[in-house]
Amino acid sequence: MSLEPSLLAAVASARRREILRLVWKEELSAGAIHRAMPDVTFGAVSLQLRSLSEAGLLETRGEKQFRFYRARREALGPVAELLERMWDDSLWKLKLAAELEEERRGPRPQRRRARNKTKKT
Amino acid sequence: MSLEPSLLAAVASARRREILRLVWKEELSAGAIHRAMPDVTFGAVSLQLRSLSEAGLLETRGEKQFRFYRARREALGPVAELLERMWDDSLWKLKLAAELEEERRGPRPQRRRARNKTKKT
DNA sequence: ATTGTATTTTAGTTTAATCTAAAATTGCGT
DNA sequence: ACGCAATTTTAGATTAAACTAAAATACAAT
Repeated sequence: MSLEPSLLAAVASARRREILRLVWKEELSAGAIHRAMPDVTFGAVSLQLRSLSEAGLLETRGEKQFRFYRARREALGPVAELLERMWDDSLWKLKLAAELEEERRGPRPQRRRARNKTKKT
Repeated sequence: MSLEPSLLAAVASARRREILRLVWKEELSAGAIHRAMPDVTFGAVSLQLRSLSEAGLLETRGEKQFRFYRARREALGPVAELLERMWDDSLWKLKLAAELEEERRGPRPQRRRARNKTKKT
């Protein structure tokens, strides 16, 4: 089908843009990406990684039990330059921070638990 | 040129892109826009017109009892070219299609295995 | 085979977006 | 003033997106 809408949808999300920024110039493991976004669970990050991958915006490399992700800048076409401009613009950083804060506004207090600990009996 | 997240959000919606395309080169009244989108109500169109206006992407002119809208292409910055390419340039689609095809040669996602245990009653 | 770690996926919940239908507004003409 | 046409707005319903917690999977080492 058509790729363009999925591309714009992928980039319209602040969370996905943050992931793209993290893996823009270096590959990172899923765990490392999650460690940089401590306000969401590992599962949520993994779902966004899947969205981005299905939009063709990430390349993946598996090594040992890790999976490394990196942005496919060429797949973003002119949007790549747009994102770089957004990230370089300091005014933009402020607005993005405000937007993320806004997105965090509604959800319940973040009781961040140790993730996915298998329960010992 | 300030590129705000709201701009990307505005453009991520197929419905709003449709409106933008309608008023890209000529101004149209709200009613005329709605007539070109018979699958939604007038109210829904009006709400999207407001979203686009609040994102700074439309200019408005009132004449008689009509309100005419036109895209503010300069407010879209590089996104304007992106949209024009999406609408007009078949090369854009071909290029992205080629990239999709190339990606098919990479590691394919593994087939999901049905592993839900059947629930006994 | 079992354990341990990293990651993905599922199922259900919550949040935000978008729609419809109807009421309210605005402006024009009589 | 009144009625009419165009448009906006409100309130509620529906839909889609994003999140959480837990379970499932994958892979390496033992």
